[in-house]
Amino acid sequence: MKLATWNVNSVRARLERLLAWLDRHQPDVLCLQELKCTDDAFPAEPLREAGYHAAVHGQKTYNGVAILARRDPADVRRGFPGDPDEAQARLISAEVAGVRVFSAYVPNGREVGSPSWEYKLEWLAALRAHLADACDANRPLAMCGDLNVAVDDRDVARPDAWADSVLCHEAARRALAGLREVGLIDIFRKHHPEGGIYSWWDYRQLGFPRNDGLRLDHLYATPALADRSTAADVDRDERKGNKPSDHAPVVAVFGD
DNA sequence: ATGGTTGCTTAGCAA
Repeated sequence: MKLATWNVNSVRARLERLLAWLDRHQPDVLCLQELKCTDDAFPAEPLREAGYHAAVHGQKTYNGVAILARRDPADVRRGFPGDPDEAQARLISAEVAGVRVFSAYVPNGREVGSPSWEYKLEWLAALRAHLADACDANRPLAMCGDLNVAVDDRDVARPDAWADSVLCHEAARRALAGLREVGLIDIFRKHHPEGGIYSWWDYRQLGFPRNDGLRLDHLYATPALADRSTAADVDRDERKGNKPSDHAPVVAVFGD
């Protein structure tokens, strides 16, 4: 099974790139974030023609998450019990290929100390509580998405420059660690303990040409599923060229 | 350098 996650930063603005990427990489499951559109405006038909079913939790202008899959996603759930603000579409989950797959878009937090920052920490704590209930040792689960936190300094090109940011602050890292503490494994880290590989580069600072990036997009899995992973990589090439998202896709492969 | 770019929506917000 090939499982991927990608913050596309508007699914409509990225549709041609998305279709081309699916054609090249043929994932079994792709978690999307920042759709920036309602369910009605989601381009389900061209994706269906490309061979993918979609479970969508959309929102006008902001946020929005989806799961694309070769087989029709079953038991789709939008939001989660304990979600601090139901109006923000930041989490969807579905049963696909025998795995309970989550696509998550963690709040950015804007600025440390701001209301958005408090909301980010609150949202991560609520997600942790939900996953503590949802994680079952006997059932494979994958938590994928733009988690908007770099796990540690291996995941940051310039750790000093980002140290006090909402993406690296100790409180955010502790909150993200909470997701692993319920029993989830960082699949990418398993295959790249050395670090130095990123999934997001700021548009504003023109970070990509300097590879001034952070690893913010993650694939977490329950231990038995994690044991089956054979590779994980960032498709850095997708960040190149005309009109890229500011995030690159992250892909993991699992054996039987 | 409180800069810079992008997308949605239409001047301002979020990232």
